[in-house]
Amino acid sequence: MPELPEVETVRQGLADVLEGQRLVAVSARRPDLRFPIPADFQSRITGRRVASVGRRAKFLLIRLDGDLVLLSHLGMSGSFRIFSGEAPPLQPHDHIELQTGAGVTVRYHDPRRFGFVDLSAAEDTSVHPMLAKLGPEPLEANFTGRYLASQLRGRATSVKAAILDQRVVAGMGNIYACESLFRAGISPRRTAATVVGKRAEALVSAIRDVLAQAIGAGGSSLRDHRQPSGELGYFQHRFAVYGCAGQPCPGCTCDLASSGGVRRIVQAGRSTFYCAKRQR
DNA sequence: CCTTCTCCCTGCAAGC
DNA sequence: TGCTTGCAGGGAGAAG
Repeated sequence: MPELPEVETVRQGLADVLEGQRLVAVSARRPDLRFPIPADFQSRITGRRVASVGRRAKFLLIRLDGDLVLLSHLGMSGSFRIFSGEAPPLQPHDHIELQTGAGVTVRYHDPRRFGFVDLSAAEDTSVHPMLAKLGPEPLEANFTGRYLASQLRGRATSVKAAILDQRVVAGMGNIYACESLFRAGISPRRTAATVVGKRAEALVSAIRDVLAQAIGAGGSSLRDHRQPSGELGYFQHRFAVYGCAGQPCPGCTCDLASSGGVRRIVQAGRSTFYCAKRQR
């Protein structure tokens, strides 16, 4: 499910119901997700008040009173749902449940269990092993064309693989990497080191634009992903290339036969979608 | 260091 | 219908 826009949507939904509230009941219904759930998870967070719900890359950071941060990553199939009042029966793969003093239930659901939770002391969160090497947030001011070009310099891999590297830019995933490259008119197969100057500026702009627009649309709902409220995101209807193999490229005015349409290739084991005519 | 490959896990769709 | 196969939004760790 989740790339940066989806995680940001989840963050907003959780912030609405958790911030300022005390966690009056906590349960972990199995001992592990991708990694073991900390043994003292329940006892350490029960009774604490949520100060804020933040995000770094694709990680949620639920800051609790008393110098403690609950870190959460949704992996491929993780989702949070919020229920006010009486919650419906637990479903398979509902792994973690939080209840607030205001009677709200928050459930973490994750069929594939590639997600995880961890606890971190607040002053150590930025050096947590999962967060320490992350690159800049793509929507913040320090993510610039000059910075991106400096990171891609000397790299022989494809630009698409490079922007999926969380050390280069934090929070990019497969969908928005494809969509960003399409918008920038850059082939995903292009050698990373050749993305310099105006090309790098164009790519940074495209990344910022597509992520901001996706957040504005409530993220993308593929498969069963929803916002925590249960509402669907709708940015998936605006994909230009992702999942559109064989369809006409929305940027080409010529017919399908002469443009070739949207192609699917595999790079570093992940599907890439692009238009070979419009992206160079 | 850089890059690619494999694996973790379940569910779904497509193909036979 | 039922089985097999491939694929899926992520990322760690090993291997080259």
